[in-house]
Amino acid sequence: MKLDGTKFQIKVWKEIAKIPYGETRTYKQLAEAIGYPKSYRAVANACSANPYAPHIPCHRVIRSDGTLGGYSAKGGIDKKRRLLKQEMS
DNA sequence: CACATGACCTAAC
DNA sequence: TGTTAGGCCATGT
Repeated sequence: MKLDGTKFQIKVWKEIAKIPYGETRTYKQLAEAIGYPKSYRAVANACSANPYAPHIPCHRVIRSDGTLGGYSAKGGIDKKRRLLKQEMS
């Protein structure tokens, strides 16, 4: 599959794609995983810019507090909540 | 190149 | 426990 975006975004998306079903990762963890521990802010941006949702499990990415944060894809934050609840069942 | 934006994070009140 | 303020970073205008 070919991801269309900047180098940074590609890395982020690829890392997100590695998240196993039913699991969640924080934006910070993701940032560290790709080698940009301080770019967690941009990581969140990359997710919002992800045009491959929900093909890319960006809904499994949450804040460090444990809150869901947000979801720009169709369905909004509610959709994100549902998907997670369903995957964790 | 300078400025504005956002699905963030931490500390302080 | 809820809100505010400052710092951080890639992107788009």
